[in-house]
Amino acid sequence: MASVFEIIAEPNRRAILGLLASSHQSVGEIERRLRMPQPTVSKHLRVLREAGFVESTVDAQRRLYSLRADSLQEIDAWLAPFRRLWSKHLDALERHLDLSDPGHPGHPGARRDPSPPSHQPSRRKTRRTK
Amino acid sequence: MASVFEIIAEPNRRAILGLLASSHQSVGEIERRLRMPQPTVSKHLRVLREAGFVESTVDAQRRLYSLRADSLQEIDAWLAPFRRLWSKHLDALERHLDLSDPGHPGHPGARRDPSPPSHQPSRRKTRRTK
DNA sequence: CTTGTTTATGCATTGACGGGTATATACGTG
DNA sequence: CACGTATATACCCGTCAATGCATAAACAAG
Repeated sequence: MASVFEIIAEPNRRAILGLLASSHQSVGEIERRLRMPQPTVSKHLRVLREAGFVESTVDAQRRLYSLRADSLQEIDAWLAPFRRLWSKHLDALERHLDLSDPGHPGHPGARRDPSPPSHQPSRRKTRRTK
Repeated sequence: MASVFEIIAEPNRRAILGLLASSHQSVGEIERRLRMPQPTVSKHLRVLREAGFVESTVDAQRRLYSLRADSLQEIDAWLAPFRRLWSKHLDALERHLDLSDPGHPGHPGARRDPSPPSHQPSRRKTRRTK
């Protein structure tokens, strides 16, 4: 289980990560919420832990698992070269939206998936001083 | 081969995507550049094509493969909820860089080796359960 | 110490994926 | 038509990861 990408290829693991994104949880909580057998949860948590995605703190018999902040940055970094491929598409789309929709969403046509234009996280120095 | 994440879990496929990120290539080009046997290339291209990552145009016997712009947005979208987890780390880092490097409009290289301060969780020993 | 709870681990099984080899298909050229 | 090139596909096989089941290990409480 080498690469970061193989780790997140597993749907259950992504579910666990998504759950831990909001708040740290115990194994039993994850087991209940995701409706998966406990050994499965523990095994996936082991993979995630050894890959550095999560860390656990001990609370009596419980283990509280929490997300490690920097774990997914590698994927984000790998994605970077490809961003400019769709950025111009998005720019055009956003420009279009800005022009034709000054008040409220609700566009006729032109929707495909529920992925709203998720901006880069507030990127200071957006694009100036080239 | 269902999910987007399983597609990019394969190193060879990521290599092909990386190659196509710069410019579209024929199968033979990919074969030569990545030093992998031709059936392997074709099979991976098939997976990528059926998943919507690449598209091919016919040029005589050649097939020119090119990257589809929107294919990787799903990953980017999935990554979004986790960004705020490391964004504050990055903010601190960038603030530090801004202080230590004044007068330069753009950071050269930006981040390359992300070793943010390890967040040591407080060893709290909660009991009082049940 | 015994019991109940919570989590981890050690099996065996299964199924999917990637690699390799050979071959088929399509196209251009002589 | 025959031939070489370029790409796709079919088949077999080894490997590895995910699952289910059973059980161990750690801990609290009575």
